[in-house]
Amino acid sequence: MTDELGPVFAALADPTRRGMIDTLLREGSTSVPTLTSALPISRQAVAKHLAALDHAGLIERAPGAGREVRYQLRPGALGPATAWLTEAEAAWDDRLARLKRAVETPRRR
Amino acid sequence: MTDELGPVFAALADPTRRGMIDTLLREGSTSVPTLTSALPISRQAVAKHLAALDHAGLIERAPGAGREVRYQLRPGALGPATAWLTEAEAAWDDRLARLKRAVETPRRR
DNA sequence: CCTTTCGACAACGAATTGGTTGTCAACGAC
DNA sequence: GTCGTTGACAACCAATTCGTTGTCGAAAGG
Repeated sequence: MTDELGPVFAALADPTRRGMIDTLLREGSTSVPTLTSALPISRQAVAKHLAALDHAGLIERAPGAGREVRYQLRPGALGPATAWLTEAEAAWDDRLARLKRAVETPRRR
Repeated sequence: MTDELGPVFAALADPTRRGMIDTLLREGSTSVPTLTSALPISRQAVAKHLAALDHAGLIERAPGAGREVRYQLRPGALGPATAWLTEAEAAWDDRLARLKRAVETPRRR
């Protein structure tokens, strides 16, 4: 089991990168210069964040106009992380429900 | 908007901590010595991981037998993270579906 | 042609992370 | 009582992270 969830959660841990994903969801695709003009960080820092998202498999590069490189979301990339989370949450609630039921069950006499 | 998702995703990024959550889901509650005997890391390292999970709000301390401190899952703590992920995934797929539809729609003539 | 812009790479610094060892007081077990 | 265990703290170390600046070549744009 190679850890594929780790990089995804690590990428999602940074608010700047979650913001980038948000703009990707709104705009569809973006580029380093566009993000740089909208963020208070340097062009190189933006490129690093995009590299982190790429490394996590969340986005992919696409050829743009001229020499510009555009980035877009990679379909289905969020699947494993969502699956783990929802599964854990289900087991979580299930355990709590069972505990609650056990407490409320009148003791046998 | 204080970043509450960040610590949660950061806590989930570490496979050791995800493993701890798994055992919590199986066992219901655990303690530092128990985890230490099941993991190849030191008692102090285990305590640090539990502190990270606690800081993220995922687990809580509970009094145990004697001087032992037990840890258990905190109900609903996974909610915000799951909400963000599923919401993002929904918008993701929605965007892809719209794109696909736009491509397949015959051009008006 | 000249200047700007973009992408890529490197180096650096401060902070954080994930692990270690060591020490200590307090509590249980015997 | 004594000994082993537990929790809490600190110091330390190596690696990583998130930001910076600097440099460079190549491609647009005037």
